[in-house]
Amino acid sequence: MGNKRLTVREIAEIANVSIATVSRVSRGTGQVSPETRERVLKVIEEHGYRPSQMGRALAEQRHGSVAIVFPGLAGPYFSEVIQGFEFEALEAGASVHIVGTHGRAAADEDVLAMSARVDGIAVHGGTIQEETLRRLAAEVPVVVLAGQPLEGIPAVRADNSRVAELTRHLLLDHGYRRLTFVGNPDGSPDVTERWEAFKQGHREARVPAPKNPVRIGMQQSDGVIAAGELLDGRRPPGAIVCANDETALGVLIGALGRGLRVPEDVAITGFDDVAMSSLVQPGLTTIRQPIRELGAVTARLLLSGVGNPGALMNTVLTTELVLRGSCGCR
Amino acid sequence: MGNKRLTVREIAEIANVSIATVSRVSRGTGQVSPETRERVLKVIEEHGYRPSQMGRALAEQRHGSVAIVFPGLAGPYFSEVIQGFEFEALEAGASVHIVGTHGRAAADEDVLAMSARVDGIAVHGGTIQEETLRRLAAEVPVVVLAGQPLEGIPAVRADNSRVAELTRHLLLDHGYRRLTFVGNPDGSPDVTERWEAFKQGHREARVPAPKNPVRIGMQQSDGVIAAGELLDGRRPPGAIVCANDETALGVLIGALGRGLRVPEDVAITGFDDVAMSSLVQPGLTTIRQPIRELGAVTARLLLSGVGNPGALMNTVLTTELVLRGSCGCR
DNA sequence: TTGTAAGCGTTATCAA
DNA sequence: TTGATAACGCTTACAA
Repeated sequence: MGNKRLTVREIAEIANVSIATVSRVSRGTGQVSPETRERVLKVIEEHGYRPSQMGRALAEQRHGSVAIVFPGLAGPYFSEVIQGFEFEALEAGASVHIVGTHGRAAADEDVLAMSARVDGIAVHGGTIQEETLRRLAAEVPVVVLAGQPLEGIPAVRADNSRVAELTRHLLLDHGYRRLTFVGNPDGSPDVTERWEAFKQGHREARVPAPKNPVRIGMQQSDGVIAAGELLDGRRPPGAIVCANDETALGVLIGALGRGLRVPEDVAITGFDDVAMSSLVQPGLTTIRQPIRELGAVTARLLLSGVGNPGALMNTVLTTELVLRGSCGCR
Repeated sequence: MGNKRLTVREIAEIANVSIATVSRVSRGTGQVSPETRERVLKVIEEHGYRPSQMGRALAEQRHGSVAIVFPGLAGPYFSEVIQGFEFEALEAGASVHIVGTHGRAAADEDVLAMSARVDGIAVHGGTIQEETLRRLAAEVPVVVLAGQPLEGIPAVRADNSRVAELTRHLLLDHGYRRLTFVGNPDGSPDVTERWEAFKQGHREARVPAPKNPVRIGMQQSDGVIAAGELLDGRRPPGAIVCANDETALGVLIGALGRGLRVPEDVAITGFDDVAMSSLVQPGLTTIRQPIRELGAVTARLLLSGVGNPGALMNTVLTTELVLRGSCGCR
């Protein structure tokens, strides 16, 4: 392994041409006579020559790779965002660095350091501080994913306000009282907006909203734990509005595990519409956002040049209310 | 954004020293007088100078990054492997490329192309063909993660044979008959070994093993679907041994959703011991493998030089049977 | 202790 | 159509 790689110069020597010609042939640019091209191509083939990425990067002044930064990587949401992002990036010939900060103390530093190795960075909302984001944007093109645009930094996100519609549905169509919101508004812009929309929905329905959300993480296991706190108490809520499907599924599992009936004993809703949500019994009522598309649009924006005049600054993808059994429908 | 970056030469000029001195100061090598260091450091600080990764890579002849290749990224298993891997890599100053092949047709090509941009690649079992793996190893150091070592390519994996112990536990301690294995042995080396161990356990217990496994994917949603096929039939199995916790949790959710009791109506076991497994009702009996450690060990091996004499070729991490309620214990 | 200069492997501009 | 040759930004002998 690691057989010393051949360089342009060596290939040139073997093929009896100049390095310029080798370069032209290998990248298919410029004019080369058919015979020469043939000869060089053969040598390239025979020796399995691949131009060095390092040399190329330096000459072209571009890394040929982009990064996407997340708070964590667990769960189907992130996986799908990445799929959309990765697909577009590879399409454009750029490789992808994925960074999960996982609450690391040096996260902001790490992301800043990453700016020296890529042509652009997509940052998921709720991962690094605003100040860091600003400094980052001074170094490389940046796009915010699932967050607010900020001083020349464009954002791509989903329409979280639809949670208001969901909330009205629970309050008015089903007549539930005592709704609880599960999720940490300080954790990410998405959750902030969903919590706001939850309160907005209450206002529109003229029902007083709860003062505080139940602050937990975004994973299934967090939902299970929350279910314990919410459902073992004396006055469980009529409906639980979760910040995402993962936690909603956790709450659902917790509820079923306690022998409770959903939605008779408690209604549960989520956000995302991941695969599991249509498979569980009862099906999870949720808000569908185009997760893959979110990643894809972000990648395209990042790769098409962020500073461009006329570039989109605030792309909001539409969402859709999906009614299933867990809210009481059907 | 994208303010033209300063180069060593410019910093050198401003600080009134040579580029060599700037380099020495910025990387902290060689001898520099305190005053000079001070002065240069100040200029570096003031102008926010960061050495170009491209220039550095070319000069040092190393990319300063490694890659890890997975079939997919969904689920807590991958997330934790990555955390272990990423932590070690960052510790060593290398950034991490994560590649999810997601069943892409061009996956093998993509991985091969990646070899031009990194100093080493860790490949999870079941992602690319053996032939591709061999060609890859001819280009860069390679470590197989959760798979068999192959002609000079070292592997890091967990002891899957413990599934035999679990199987005996179900057959002999609990007296279940008609066990079913859920998972696709052709999908990954891990599952191959677990399926083999499942049959081995039957042999040791002198109970005939089922001829075929129920071939499904490794995600929770796959488990839910499998639950439908398995539990709606006329003769549901006494116990379902799943290839991993995710599918086991899916089966469990499917069973509970059908109003079945676990383990009374059907026992369920998994593999991994992810967070959810200890939280569900009943707790999931499973085999714990040190997932994070798996990623960390792989990274260390990759970064410490794979071809070295005396390098470990086959690291097998121990696993542990964890008995909870879903098998009938307690 | 500091500086000069030779790479590192490409791409791309001119000439020929 | 080809070939010299100058960048690209850094590290690192070797000299001073």
